[in-house]
Amino acid sequence: MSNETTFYGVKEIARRANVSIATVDRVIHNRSGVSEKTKKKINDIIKELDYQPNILASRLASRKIISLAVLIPKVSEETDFWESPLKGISRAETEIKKYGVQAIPFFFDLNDRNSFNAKADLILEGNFHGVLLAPSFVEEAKQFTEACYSRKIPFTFIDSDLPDQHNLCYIGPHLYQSGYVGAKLLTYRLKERHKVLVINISRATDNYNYVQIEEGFRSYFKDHKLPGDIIRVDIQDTDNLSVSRELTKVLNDHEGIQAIFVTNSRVFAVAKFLEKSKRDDISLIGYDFLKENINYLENGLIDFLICHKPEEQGYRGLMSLYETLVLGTRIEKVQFMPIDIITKENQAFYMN
Amino acid sequence: MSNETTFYGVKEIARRANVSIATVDRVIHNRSGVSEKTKKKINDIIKELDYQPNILASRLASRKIISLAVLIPKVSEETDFWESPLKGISRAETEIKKYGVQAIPFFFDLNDRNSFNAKADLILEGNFHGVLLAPSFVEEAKQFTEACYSRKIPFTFIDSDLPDQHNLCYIGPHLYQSGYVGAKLLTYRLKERHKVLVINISRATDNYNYVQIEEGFRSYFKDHKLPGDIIRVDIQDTDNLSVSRELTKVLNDHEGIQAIFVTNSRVFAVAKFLEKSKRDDISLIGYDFLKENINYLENGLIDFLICHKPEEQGYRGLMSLYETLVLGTRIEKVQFMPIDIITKENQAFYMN
DNA sequence: CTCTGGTTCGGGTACGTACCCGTAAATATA
DNA sequence: TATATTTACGGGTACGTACCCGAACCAGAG
Repeated sequence: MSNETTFYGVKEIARRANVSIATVDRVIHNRSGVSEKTKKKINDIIKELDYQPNILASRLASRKIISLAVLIPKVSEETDFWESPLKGISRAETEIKKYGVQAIPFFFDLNDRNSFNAKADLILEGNFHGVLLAPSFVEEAKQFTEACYSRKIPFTFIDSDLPDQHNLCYIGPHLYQSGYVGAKLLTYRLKERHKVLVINISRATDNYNYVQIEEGFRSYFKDHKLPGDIIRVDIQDTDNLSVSRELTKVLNDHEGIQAIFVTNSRVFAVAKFLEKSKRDDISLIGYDFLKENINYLENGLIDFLICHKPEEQGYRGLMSLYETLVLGTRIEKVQFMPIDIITKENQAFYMN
Repeated sequence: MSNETTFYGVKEIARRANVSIATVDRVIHNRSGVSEKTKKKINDIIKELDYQPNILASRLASRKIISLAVLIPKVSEETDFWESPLKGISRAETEIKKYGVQAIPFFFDLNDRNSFNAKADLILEGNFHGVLLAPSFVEEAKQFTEACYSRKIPFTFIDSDLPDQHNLCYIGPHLYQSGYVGAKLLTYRLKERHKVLVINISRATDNYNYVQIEEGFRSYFKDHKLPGDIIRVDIQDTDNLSVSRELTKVLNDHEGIQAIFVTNSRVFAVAKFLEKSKRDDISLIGYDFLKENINYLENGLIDFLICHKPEEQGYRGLMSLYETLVLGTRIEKVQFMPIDIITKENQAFYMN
């Protein structure tokens, strides 16, 4: 701490190179109008002095505003999960607004691929300096980010990753391992043979997220050679009635189910069903720190929630663009969020 | 997001008040030399415009360096827990160094109250603008912080709290609830009557932290009316041999112990003992994300670790002083850290 | 030779705030 | 009334960088 190094500025560079400040400035921002010779001379001095621009002065002098676009699902009745990332994004924005950065949100419908495309086109027209997006629709997102790449607009993924793209970074969970943790918790107190149920409640059953999670979940059983059955159910209609109907059926068909794992935040729907049908003998685990889920955690119907810090994802996502565009910092390309375990007892202190 | 509000500066205030910028400046920093009348006029305008000073310009123009003192235990052979807060503090420092803030660390010995006093005196002589400290010794810390208070030096507590002091804020765990969570995890798969062991490994057995944790731990059993025994052992000598001797004795005296709860980070010492004596039938829970603990988590001897984000504590602690002294932000007086649950499966992604 | 156009560069002002220095007015002191 | 002291305020410069505006210079065309 407090290593006393003197900071040199453009003035010193100009002095040493026998040129004006303006010329140094031109080199730093590689604008035109500088001969190769002086350019080299100045660059050498910059390296020698390990010049670090003063962001304060830089942002103060530059009156231009940096605009960042945010492309995420809208908060629907279906799930208010996306409230959290948005909150984090807002927090980041207020923090960097004073440096002349603004963020413009674009919301798409998770049940409508076209809405994604429409908003993406709007962003491309908008001449933004950077983009933060949730690549929920794989093909559409790839197309969009390729357009960004060719326009040299940096972009960051949150919530789920698209490997091998030209993204600045990915900030989100390691989904496979998250499912793995879910399996561990689910089986932690199951003694002999188990009989567990995996439920996917979503219109889009082919969603990349769920596939990854379930893979991790099943791997745990394989790795630990746990004997027993894993039953699997897809529920495409997300209303309470449909969920109730499907669950009744499944629990009738398969007797002796001891535990249920829900692959997303709609675990509260299952909790509601278990509450009504008075099945408090079944352990229940699901995702995300939503109010409804917390309620069922409180009254014991949900045993554990797993959460990946959605607010932090939004915050960091926007900051990653700020750090790149304004500060010029190097960013870690993959930043996995922790796989947080939430129980009735520690939920009051959770940081989303 | 992006609510377009025009920012007004001192210049505009000066214009409206029919005074010079210098006078406005005097009012803002309530320096002397302004008549009550103009002072009021300017203050009214400041309120009306909801004036927010431009930190960039402010820190740029002010060449004075703000010095913060950090008073925490030194990293000893006994425990390298304090590495993490220090890391967080360093991270915060590099982040705010560009705004002319520096942090000077002072380390005391957890086994020597006098070393705390000595360093505290050094800090008082040093004319610092703010102090971040871990009040490990209650009486000594009270005396020190009172001196800070009378000198109007703001100070923040981390790791443990001293209620009713004039501290800026406390950033750390809710110890009672943390013990409560420990009990939950410990008993989660114990079916019938339990027989559990609580171990406190530390020279200072009267430490405020441990007392609080144990209280929470025991409350869980009371609240859930769990039948069974809680055995308690104090181990004052922290070397492996002593730990081994004490544990052998206790496990002989009390047969059928199913689980052990260690109230601090020295749980690895217990794990080592269990490993040697091949007692993998006993569940083990303890504190903190230390390398040694993680190793035992990996090979299954430790079931859960509880952790309170020590690095984050250090980071936030220093930032709280920065936010107060530089930004003039209001700070939450009590900021509880989450009670994180770490297992073999999610440890790779934990954020300390 | 002059004229044009491009290249290369420096002077100077601005960003919003901090603070030194000087001065006019008000008040106290002789 | 003359002088000293205090009070209240304004002018102006500096912080480090961005960028506009023009100037000097050079090459080639006429």
